[in-house]
Amino acid sequence: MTGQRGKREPRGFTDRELDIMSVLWREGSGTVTEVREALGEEVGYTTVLKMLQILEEKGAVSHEQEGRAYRYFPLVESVRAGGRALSRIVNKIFHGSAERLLATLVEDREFTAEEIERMRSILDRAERRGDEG
Amino acid sequence: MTGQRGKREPRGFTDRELDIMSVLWREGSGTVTEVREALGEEVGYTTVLKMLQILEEKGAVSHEQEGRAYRYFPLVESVRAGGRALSRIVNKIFHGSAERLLATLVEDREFTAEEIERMRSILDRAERRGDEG
DNA sequence: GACGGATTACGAAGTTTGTCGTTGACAATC
DNA sequence: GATTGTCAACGACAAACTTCGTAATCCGTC
Repeated sequence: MTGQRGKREPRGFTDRELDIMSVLWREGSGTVTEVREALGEEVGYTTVLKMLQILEEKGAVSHEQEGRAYRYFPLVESVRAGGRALSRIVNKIFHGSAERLLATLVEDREFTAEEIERMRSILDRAERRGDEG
Repeated sequence: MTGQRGKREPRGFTDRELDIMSVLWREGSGTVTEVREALGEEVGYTTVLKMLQILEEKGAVSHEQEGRAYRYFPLVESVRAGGRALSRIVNKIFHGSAERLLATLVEDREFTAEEIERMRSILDRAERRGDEG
């Protein structure tokens, strides 16, 4: 028995995959050419196409014919992908502590007073939700 | 010219690598056997060893002799790895909005009042820091 | 000193990612 | 209708990840 690691759990997106998903989430959809342009044309056309085909195999996107080209749509919602990625980070890096994650998040960034206020509101909502539930 | 993708940017840890780094961060250090036990012995001894050797090649861990075995230490700090992973997620998934990340984070989780309070304190500190700096 | 257990070293192999060239299809244009 | 341009399909291929077998080494014990 050599070297087969069997079917792996569906994983998060790799860097390049995430580049492409990011475009589709932001724009809502995209043809190969559109996605490629959004990436600054730093990768070849066939590379983008291939990645989209791989993502389609994995069930992350689908496509429709549009004229002669395909238009690709994200099937996985960004929020769900984000939630999974965050879970992974909380568990593996911050030992399950969302507080520590938040501390690291705000450490590296500057926020306006308004942003901080909105983030407080998010915590307020979470608190009320906890009271009721 | 076929198929060379050149040197890629140093990336975050893959899943299995992260499993192993997670153990080292939590425990502070570990021998191959210790890491393997911490992972529930679901992977072979030589697999864990190999991953540690790869991580050492990448500069993520180092080792010291301890009796007949090697003891591995993390060189990359968890907070720094976490910061990089969070940046990636904020930019690629939440379109640069830390607020949306926070919203998703608290959406999926239950928090005690104390946890929420401590998270507010983290925001307070960030706010004061912004006032001064 | 031979044996057994633990450990590292070496390297093979399967899979996925990421890169792209080439080909073939098809449409618009000349 | 030949040329040109756009596009998907196919396949090649290097690099990385992940798995682990096997060999070599070392240390204690009998």
